[in-house]
Amino acid sequence: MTSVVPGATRNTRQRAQVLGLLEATDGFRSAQQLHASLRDGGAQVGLTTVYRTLQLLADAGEVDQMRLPDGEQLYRRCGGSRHHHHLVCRECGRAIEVEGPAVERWAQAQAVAHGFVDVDHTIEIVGTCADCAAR
Amino acid sequence: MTSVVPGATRNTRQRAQVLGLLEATDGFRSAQQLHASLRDGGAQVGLTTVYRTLQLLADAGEVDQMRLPDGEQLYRRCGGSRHHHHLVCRECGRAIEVEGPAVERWAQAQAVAHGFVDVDHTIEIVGTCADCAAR
DNA sequence: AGCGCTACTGATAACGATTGTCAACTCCGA
DNA sequence: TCGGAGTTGACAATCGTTATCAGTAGCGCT
Repeated sequence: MTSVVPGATRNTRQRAQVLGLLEATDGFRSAQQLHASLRDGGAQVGLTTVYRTLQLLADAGEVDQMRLPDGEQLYRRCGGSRHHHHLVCRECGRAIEVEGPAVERWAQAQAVAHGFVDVDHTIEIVGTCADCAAR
Repeated sequence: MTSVVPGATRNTRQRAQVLGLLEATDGFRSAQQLHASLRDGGAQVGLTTVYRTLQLLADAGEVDQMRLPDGEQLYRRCGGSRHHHHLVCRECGRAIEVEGPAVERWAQAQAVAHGFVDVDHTIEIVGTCADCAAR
């Protein structure tokens, strides 16, 4: 599997460009933002393709997803495959990966204590980063 | 302020019915589900009003909100005003309120350590409850 | 290099949840 | 009881996302 996008069988210019932009971006971005950036950068990629590629990448675990309070979906390329959560700036989308083994255990323990199975959790810390706060 | 819905100046039948249904419901429900339940129960309430009332209640902190992975917004009446999170069944919406002071501190500490201010967090534990798993 | 299969692309339409509009209605104080 | 201002609700509009489907282009094969 030497494909740019795991799960895909072909490597296309469009997929390489979407992934390339994600690699060059430090922060969560929406599909629409990514599409606009690609267009501004001269790349010829359809919005539909951006959505599809992001979905593929998300399914493959290559990008992390989160939702803004208004429901918009955001994506970000995350290096390691280790389980982690994010500290995200609500202004600029900048994200810092954080780990909290104790928190994971707490969540799991709570679920088990109430008889829940097939447990998952959503943990996100949002705030305003130092740069945006200073502005 | 003896209004049924804090923030409102008048008490209407519709608002009382929406709040009444929430009181009688143990679990997160979408606006559309609540609207359908009201209609099924014979209550004459418009969908727009359900949305507006839920928004009012949410702003007043009278109901908690959460989002499904598909982006749909869910609401639930929560008794105490203490800060808490939820253990939610992905099948039936049943929710159990959980508290984790240590987790709160961890989230806050992570944010402060990276210079973030005006910090908030989202913590939800989702799984399948014993009843739904047995079914 | 050329061929052909089929995965992929992208303009457009469709979709579903939510919000805006605005005339009609009704709660509530005077 | 009266009147006006907060509310209501059918409908239209919005917005992010997904489905369609004819055309395009990777890539294995010869």
